[in-house]
Amino acid sequence: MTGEAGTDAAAAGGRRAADAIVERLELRIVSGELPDRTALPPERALMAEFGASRTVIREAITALSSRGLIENRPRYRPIVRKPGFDSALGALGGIVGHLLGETEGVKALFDSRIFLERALVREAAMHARRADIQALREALAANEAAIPDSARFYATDVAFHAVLYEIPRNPIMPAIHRAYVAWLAVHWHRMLRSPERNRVNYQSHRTIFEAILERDPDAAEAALASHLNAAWEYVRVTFEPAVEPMGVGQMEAGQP
Amino acid sequence: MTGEAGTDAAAAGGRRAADAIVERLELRIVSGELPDRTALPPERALMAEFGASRTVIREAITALSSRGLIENRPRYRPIVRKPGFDSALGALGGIVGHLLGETEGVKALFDSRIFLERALVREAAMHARRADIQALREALAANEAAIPDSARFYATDVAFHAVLYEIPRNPIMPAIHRAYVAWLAVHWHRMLRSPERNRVNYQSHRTIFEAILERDPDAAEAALASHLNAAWEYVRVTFEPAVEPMGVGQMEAGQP
DNA sequence: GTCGCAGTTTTGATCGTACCAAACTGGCTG
DNA sequence: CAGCCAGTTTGGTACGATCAAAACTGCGAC
Repeated sequence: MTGEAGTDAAAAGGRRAADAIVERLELRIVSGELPDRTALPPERALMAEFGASRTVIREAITALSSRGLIENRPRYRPIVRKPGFDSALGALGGIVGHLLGETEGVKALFDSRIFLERALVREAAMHARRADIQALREALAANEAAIPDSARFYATDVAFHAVLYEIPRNPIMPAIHRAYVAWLAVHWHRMLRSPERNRVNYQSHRTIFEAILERDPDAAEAALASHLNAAWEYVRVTFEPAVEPMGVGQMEAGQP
Repeated sequence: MTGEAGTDAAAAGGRRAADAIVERLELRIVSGELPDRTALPPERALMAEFGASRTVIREAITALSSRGLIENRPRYRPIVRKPGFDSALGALGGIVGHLLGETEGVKALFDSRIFLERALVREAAMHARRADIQALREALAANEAAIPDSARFYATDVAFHAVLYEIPRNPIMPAIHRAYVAWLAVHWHRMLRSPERNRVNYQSHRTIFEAILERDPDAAEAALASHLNAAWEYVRVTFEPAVEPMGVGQMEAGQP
């Protein structure tokens, strides 16, 4: 069993003993033999069951853990967790995190978000249902009410954008949104914020909403692009430690 | 996001000894002390260096590996690999793979691709440069030439779509495409293929290309949606083991 | 009966050692 | 210099032991 195509992320070239264990445990989990939320058998039991040493069992468990199939808190029994898109994208965020601090990967990531949301508002303008419109309206109202309170504004800002991700009725979209938000949340405390900036952002949201109401995809897309491109300026500074944007005063980028 | 947004794949609650090693090695890698492409020190050396047992060192190494920071082929020294969006999305694919076989996560994933590519062709129709158009033209020609050879057709099909992902000039986009392709590649051997089907797909590509040429985003988007929605029918069957689509004969979904 | 607490058992985390096989190294030979 | 071979390095796996925290048990108090 030397030459094999590893299923692992970092394309492995061979097959270790643990891989077989991983595979068998995988099967048990997806087959429902090990239901979600239940604890894995003790390591020593697995060891007897698979006829492998604990070394291998542990390796298999950590592998499963890193693949998101089990949750492995330090001193507790591993918990079976069927992965959703959330956990998958969460792992992605963890990895992407490394290439953020250095390259312009940050910009690329933010641009990808702009690109996606442009498509989302276009979709919304064309296919939003009554319930979606209502949800947007409510999110917008909450957003307006929260202008004086930057923390609450941030939350309602996130919520407003979240509605956009709900509209395609694809569970991946909200998961992507949560991944973006989780990423930005790390840097939020470094972003400048102020009621004035909140008001600007609220107005942007309002413009987007109205374009959606009027079923005007182009206007919606343009408004969103403008909104997020402006937000980028406030995100960028959090990644450029040396730069002190003196002219900006104390403002905020509430750009979820 | 119910209670907590764990940064890790499987939100850890505590801290094991290996975590510290992981962190320190991470630092060495991102700081450039361990340059890209170089091999990690031997396990025994790390063991002495960090004052930990090999068990812990190995656990740290597998953790790094699963996070994409090092490449860990079975009997070789681990290689430092600063992660790109490729490795990140590759890991994502590994995790997502689990929720494919069972739920309609497959459909959701494919739909997300349609959604993204719709935006991509729209972008192409609006902002493609001369070089992009030329690349599309060449990819299309190669695609046409490969119609009789299904394997080669598949490759050129992938290449054609790849050009679309290049146009936004965002490194994330091609990475996403490669992730999609890697995912579909697993099931390609089960897809029905035939020169007739190839011809149909080629015609779809041609229609998309012409719409881009004419700078008609709506037409391009519509053509692409039609193309991929049709392709979905051929992808779907590979996920429904019991169904034997008798009427379809031997055809192929070359839907990269 | 239920609740709380101390003692016991289970079990994950870590360590050390050992052995094997594959990869690597360096020198020897033609 | 190419190619082969033995020695060394190094990763993969195994076994056993120890420790501390979690889980469990049983007893007594209210």
